[in-house]
Amino acid sequence: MRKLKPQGRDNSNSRRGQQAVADILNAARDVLVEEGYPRLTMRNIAKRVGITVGNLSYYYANKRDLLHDLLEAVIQGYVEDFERIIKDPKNSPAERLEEFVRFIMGDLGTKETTNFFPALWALANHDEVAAAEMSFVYQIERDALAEIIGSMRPDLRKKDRDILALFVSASMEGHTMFIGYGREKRAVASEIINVAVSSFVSLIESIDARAIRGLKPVAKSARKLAG
Amino acid sequence: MRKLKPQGRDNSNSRRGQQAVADILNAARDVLVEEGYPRLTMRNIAKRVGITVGNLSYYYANKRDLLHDLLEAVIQGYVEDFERIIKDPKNSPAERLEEFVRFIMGDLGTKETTNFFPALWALANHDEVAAAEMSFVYQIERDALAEIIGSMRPDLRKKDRDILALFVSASMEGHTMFIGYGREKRAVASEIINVAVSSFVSLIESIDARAIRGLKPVAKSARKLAG
Amino acid sequence: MRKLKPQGRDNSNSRRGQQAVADILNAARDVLVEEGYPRLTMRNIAKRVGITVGNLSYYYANKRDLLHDLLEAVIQGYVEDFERIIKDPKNSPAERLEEFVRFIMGDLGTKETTNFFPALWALANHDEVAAAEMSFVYQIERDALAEIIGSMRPDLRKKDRDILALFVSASMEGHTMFIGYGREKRAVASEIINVAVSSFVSLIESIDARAIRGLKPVAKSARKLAG
Amino acid sequence: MRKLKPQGRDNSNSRRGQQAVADILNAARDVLVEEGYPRLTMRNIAKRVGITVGNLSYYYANKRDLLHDLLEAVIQGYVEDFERIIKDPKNSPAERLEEFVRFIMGDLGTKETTNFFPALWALANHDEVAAAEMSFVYQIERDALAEIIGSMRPDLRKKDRDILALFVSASMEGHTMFIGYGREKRAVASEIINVAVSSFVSLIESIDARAIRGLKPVAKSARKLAG
DNA sequence: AATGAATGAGCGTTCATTCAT
DNA sequence: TATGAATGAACGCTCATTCAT
Repeated sequence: MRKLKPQGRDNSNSRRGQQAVADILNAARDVLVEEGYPRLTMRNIAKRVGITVGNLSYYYANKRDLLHDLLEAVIQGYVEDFERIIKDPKNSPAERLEEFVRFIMGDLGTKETTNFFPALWALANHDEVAAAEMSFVYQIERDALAEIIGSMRPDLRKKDRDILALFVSASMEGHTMFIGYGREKRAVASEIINVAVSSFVSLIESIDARAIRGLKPVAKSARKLAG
Repeated sequence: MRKLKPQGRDNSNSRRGQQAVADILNAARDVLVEEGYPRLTMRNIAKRVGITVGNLSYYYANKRDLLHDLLEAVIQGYVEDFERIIKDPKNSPAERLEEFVRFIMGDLGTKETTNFFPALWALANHDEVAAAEMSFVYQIERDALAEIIGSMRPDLRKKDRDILALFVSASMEGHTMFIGYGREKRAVASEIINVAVSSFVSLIESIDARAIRGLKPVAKSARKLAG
Repeated sequence: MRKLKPQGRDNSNSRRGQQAVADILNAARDVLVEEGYPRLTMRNIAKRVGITVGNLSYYYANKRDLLHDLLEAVIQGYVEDFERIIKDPKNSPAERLEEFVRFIMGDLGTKETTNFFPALWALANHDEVAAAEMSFVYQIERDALAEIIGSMRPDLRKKDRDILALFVSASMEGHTMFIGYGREKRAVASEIINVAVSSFVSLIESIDARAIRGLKPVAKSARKLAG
Repeated sequence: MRKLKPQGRDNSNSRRGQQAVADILNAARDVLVEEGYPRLTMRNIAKRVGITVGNLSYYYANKRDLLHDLLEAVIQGYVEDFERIIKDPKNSPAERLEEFVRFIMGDLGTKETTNFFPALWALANHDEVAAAEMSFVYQIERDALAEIIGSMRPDLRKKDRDILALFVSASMEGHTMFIGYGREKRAVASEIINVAVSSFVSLIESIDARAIRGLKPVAKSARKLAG
């Protein structure tokens, strides 16, 4: 996970204030990552920054705003990563897909990412601010994937490319809690990523658009072949 | 998501006690699902059951134990589902894989599953009880998958089958927060599940064991084929 | 000021709870009377009762409700006083008026009344609950006065009787902060009450209905008479 | 209510400082009038002036001093009004009394007066500064009234004139919360003021000094007359 | 004169937990 | 079994005040 880039609030003009806001968001992220959302309290954040609650609420008058800026800052970091990868010229679209998958699934092994995203998902289920931020970052991720997929399969319709992007994105994210930092299957992360790359590249290269709409039974035909 | 089957604790001898514990766990699950973990308070649970906090603490002296039983009960429901599917005789292994995938990814569209599992993942990051329960249920899921994979690809080593099972399992779970109940991409759940079935069946049927270990570059060879 | 008669809430069934609520309201009234509204905090009330804040909010989940019950209980005491006086058979209506005035203006010398009502008036300007309670108690007071006035002056229309009742009531209340408990002019309270009785009785007995509507200039005619 | 005339403090030498203090006191009065004393915070005042809390505390190092100046400034406005009315030459003393009553009870219908004075009365019960200011303004009011009463009734002793002045003053003030700005009985303010003028003029003109000392029973004689 | 920053206390409220009945 | 009552800590937030710049 990357450094936070706070958007600022009104304190943006003062150097001390900017630094304080950055410190607060960093501390908040650390609390969220290390102790979990239920412990993300104003007091815990203030303690980690080394200021008083009173002073914390000078910068953030309420927790809602702080959470909003925290999620925004964290997510902005990923968005910038995606943009960099997309702009990176690569020989083949498949290579770009591979790099993208390796980047996402590699990053998911960092402590911050491993802990941040499940918290975001849970939060998004009951918090509109979190839901909006989550929606935003994954839309960017899918846009990047859809662009790569489009260059690999110009024959596919936009809607199909979007579905494939969604499938690849969601599948990658699902590995967070298994091969993430300190997680049970962290040891096989490398193999899992290999499988992922292989599976996704193969899927994109060879899927028949009819299969997306369920017009091309897979398992049953496989049965016949096997029989 | 299925009815909860509380394991009981010491109240297992009394019929009334069993019912009360079941009511409590159902209420607790509802609170968790509908309001989120931070709102899963003893008071909220008691209110939903229609008893007092004092009486709730007769059944559960502390929140830890209640949470433990709640997770256990919810998870036991899934374990029973997996067992039923595995025992179900099917013509082909691929069909069984398809059914398994369709079951998991279909269930993930229910309100309870959509909300319960992200909460469990987030919780597991900072709570050992949750981590243990999560570990347990996914081990069962992977065991089921590994068994099916083994019947599809007897040539693969156990370790490779386990990795493939992990990949399929994690990939499926990752769709919870995207095509789950009320989620942004719920509308394309059907297409996504088609893609998943197609992708997983194809992956299992055709993956080369060397690819798992990274000995068979995918994207680069793909480039050559494409070129 | 009289003993508080709390209406109860849900705790009305339990003897301990009833006593606790009564203790709370008494303590709250004492805080309001002795320290003023800005110091009427949950902590101050709890301290005076000898319980913890946590326990206080077991009886009153929020301050709003507590304030409502406090005002209601205090005001109910006065309402009962008014009713008793009205029912009290007296030889002449004028005697009843005198008794009423002496009761109100006598009570206004008690510490509780002297401090409670200005607080209520100030509160009513920005708090709807207080405004409603204030409106209620003075309506009762005016009803009592209007009834007496009606028996003294059956020739007056209801609207005129109501206006006279309002004038007498408001005039009496205005003395609270001057001849009330410990106030600057407390020493002449007795003389002031004599003047009040004399003035009100004389007013009711001799006012011309036209004067109420401004059709009978007072000062100017007085000038002529004086001239 | 009239414009505030701040007495200055040490900032009196600087024109900008004078203006700033005036702005602060005006803002403070507005907060007190519109939001009530509990909301009369340094922050609210500063916000209304458009300065920071830090700067506010340059002009007023503590809230006590600010409150003192606020009350003083507001009250000085009334004192000047009283003086103007007294100096105003009128044909008859009764006319002067009528004008005084109409002025006071007319002013009491302005938003500022309606809200300011109940706040002052409540405050005076627990704040010596407020008590002193309140004492001061009403002494002026009573002095004015006593002077008029003296010219109407040269036969009365000073003590009796003072008591009558107190009665008239207190009675008038008592109408604030009933016929004041936006209050329940505002609609009959005009009739109430007519009654007040009629009642006060009649009282002053005809009261027997013995009645003040309770030597001339009013209601009982009335009974006889009625009987 | 004016700001931004900071403190420490206190606010109303909620929490898990305990316990006598 | 079940309730009502109670605690003490923590929650998000606001407050008057201080102070370096």
